[in-house]
Amino acid sequence: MKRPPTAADVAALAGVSRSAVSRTFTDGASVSGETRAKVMEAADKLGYRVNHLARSLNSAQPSKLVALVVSDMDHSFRAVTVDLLARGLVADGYRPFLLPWSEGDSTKTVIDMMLNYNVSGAIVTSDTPPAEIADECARYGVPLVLVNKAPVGERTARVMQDTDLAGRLAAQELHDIGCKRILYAGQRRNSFTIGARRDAFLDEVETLGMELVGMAYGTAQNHAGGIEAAEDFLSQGLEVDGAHCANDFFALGFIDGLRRAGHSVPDLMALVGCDDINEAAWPAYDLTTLRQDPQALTRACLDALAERIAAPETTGRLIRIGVTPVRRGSTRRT
Amino acid sequence: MKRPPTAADVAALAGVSRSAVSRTFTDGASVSGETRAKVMEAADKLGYRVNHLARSLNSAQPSKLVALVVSDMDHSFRAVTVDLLARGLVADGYRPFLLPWSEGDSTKTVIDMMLNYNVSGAIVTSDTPPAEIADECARYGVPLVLVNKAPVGERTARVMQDTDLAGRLAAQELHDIGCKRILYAGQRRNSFTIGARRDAFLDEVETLGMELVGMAYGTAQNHAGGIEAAEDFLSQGLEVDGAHCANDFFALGFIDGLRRAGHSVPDLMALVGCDDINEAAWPAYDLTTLRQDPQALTRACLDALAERIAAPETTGRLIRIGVTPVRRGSTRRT
DNA sequence: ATGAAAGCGCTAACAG
DNA sequence: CTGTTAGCGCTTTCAT
Repeated sequence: MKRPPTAADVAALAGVSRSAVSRTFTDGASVSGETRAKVMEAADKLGYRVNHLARSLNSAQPSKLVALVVSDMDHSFRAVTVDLLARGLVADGYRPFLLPWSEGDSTKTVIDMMLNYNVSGAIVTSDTPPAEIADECARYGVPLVLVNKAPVGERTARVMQDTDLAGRLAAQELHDIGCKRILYAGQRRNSFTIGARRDAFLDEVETLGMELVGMAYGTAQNHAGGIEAAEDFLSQGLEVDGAHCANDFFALGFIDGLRRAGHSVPDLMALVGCDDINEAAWPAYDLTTLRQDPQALTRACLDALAERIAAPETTGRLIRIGVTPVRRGSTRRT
Repeated sequence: MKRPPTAADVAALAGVSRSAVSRTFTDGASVSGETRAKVMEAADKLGYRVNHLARSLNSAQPSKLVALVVSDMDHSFRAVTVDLLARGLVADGYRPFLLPWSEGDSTKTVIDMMLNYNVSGAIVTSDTPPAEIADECARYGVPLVLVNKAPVGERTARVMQDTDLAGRLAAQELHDIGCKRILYAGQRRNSFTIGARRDAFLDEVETLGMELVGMAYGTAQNHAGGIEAAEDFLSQGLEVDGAHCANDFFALGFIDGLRRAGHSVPDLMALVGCDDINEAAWPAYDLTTLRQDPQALTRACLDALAERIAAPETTGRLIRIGVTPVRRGSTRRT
């Protein structure tokens, strides 16, 4: 196993200078067609590739590395988002660096990695927001995009769901089919996006003249949490005809929890989730929900990142991603 | 926004040489406690971090970058695996580079990225195997680990499910509850792991004296494919009492497809999936399946990678990951 | 244990 | 358009 060929090797074989080689592989540099051809041939023969690590050492050229800080990858909506983000970054010429982070992890590791490899930017998408990460990024001037997270600092861009719209749409969907007595089900611990959506929902419920009959809680905003919330709801002996759940996973668990007790949706109550994960469309659930387009989310992140990188000193924008109702069986009039 | 501090800045502030700074941050270098203290203080004050890009330029130190080539991230089992792999790599001191690849993409992009950043290794986990990637890696001496893929070249390590065991266990689960007339349902197009599992299953069905009554097909090995297979099955008018599906997602779709036609599992037939994705345990499905431990898979990958990196010239191992049956409602005697 | 000096592979500013 | 020269930030001999 020999070490990879360098520009010098190529230059020697092609009978030109190192610079000629460098220029051949630099966009918009001036090389004659003849030299270029000679270089390309030699490069091809040797299997030469530009070493981007060395290239980015020249402070002019930025590193092209972008950190993708992610938690809760088991959440399929998150997985889809990460996949799209990675593809988008690659398409834009960046190299995504996957930095998993979960509650309890030291933020130091993540920060060190970003700084050690002087990334040209970072996208942070995790529910439980380690504010320190954002703080450090700001401190070291790393362009930062936060997804569905509370604002941190002046110069970070944020991309988030239009939670106000989503909350109100959820209420309207229920109102449209004649619901009057409403339940909200979610996780007990407050979460930024979900909390904002809940507040908008509750507000709109009142505005539309429906009655908020109660709340039901689960531990986490996942399937298990939904089951807990169903049990919580049933134990309260409330009478409701419509409900909104924190997100789709939670809603599916809620349905399963009700089902386990012999009830069914929409017979017992109409139900609206949020996100439109793949599973929501499965016949076993057929859940009405609010679609948040992962493509749009991704696009917004990439645009915001590009903007941050281009003008790191400016104040970061907040981009809101719209949602559209997807009507399915869980809100079908019976 | 000033450029990040360099070792020279730290050296100047601490009143020592650059080398002293370098040594302070190099494991196992000889520095006096006093110098180290001075350096650390200065570094801290300046917010200095070693630039790993520059470090790895010194060919002695390898780059620590590892490519994670992934397709089908929407598949939640894959997402979990990727998450674990990324965490494992980080824990082992590597930096995972996320390279999404999907059918139809040019392999050149992926290969270029790996080579441009001279990664110290790569883990490829995607169903549809771009053999070229493996070939190029071999050509350039990049240590490679393939997950659930056909062998490519002598020097690549492979980690895969013990498909023979899995196929036989699936058959045994059905046999144990008294099934006699068996159906296999999967995607039409052959896939490496799934095909091997199917063959073992069919073989064991025969060995155990059960009868293979028929096959049902769907386009892809996902939920939609399962629904198609259910329709395919129903249209054939077969009578069966037990079935095995290509994987869990497919099995859930199969259940939904049957359900849509008014049938239910296990009343119509007992059903065994494979993987044990989270959704398999949801009450709406309660699917008996074969658990493939993502932790074990991850561990094996990391070990294999370490081995590859340490001894790139040796012949790659094949590590088989065992499976364990998880019995749930879909194979409950009725 | 420490500093000086060389060099990793590359690009860019400079002459020609 | 081309070659020469000087660095990017770091580690590593080599003397001391």
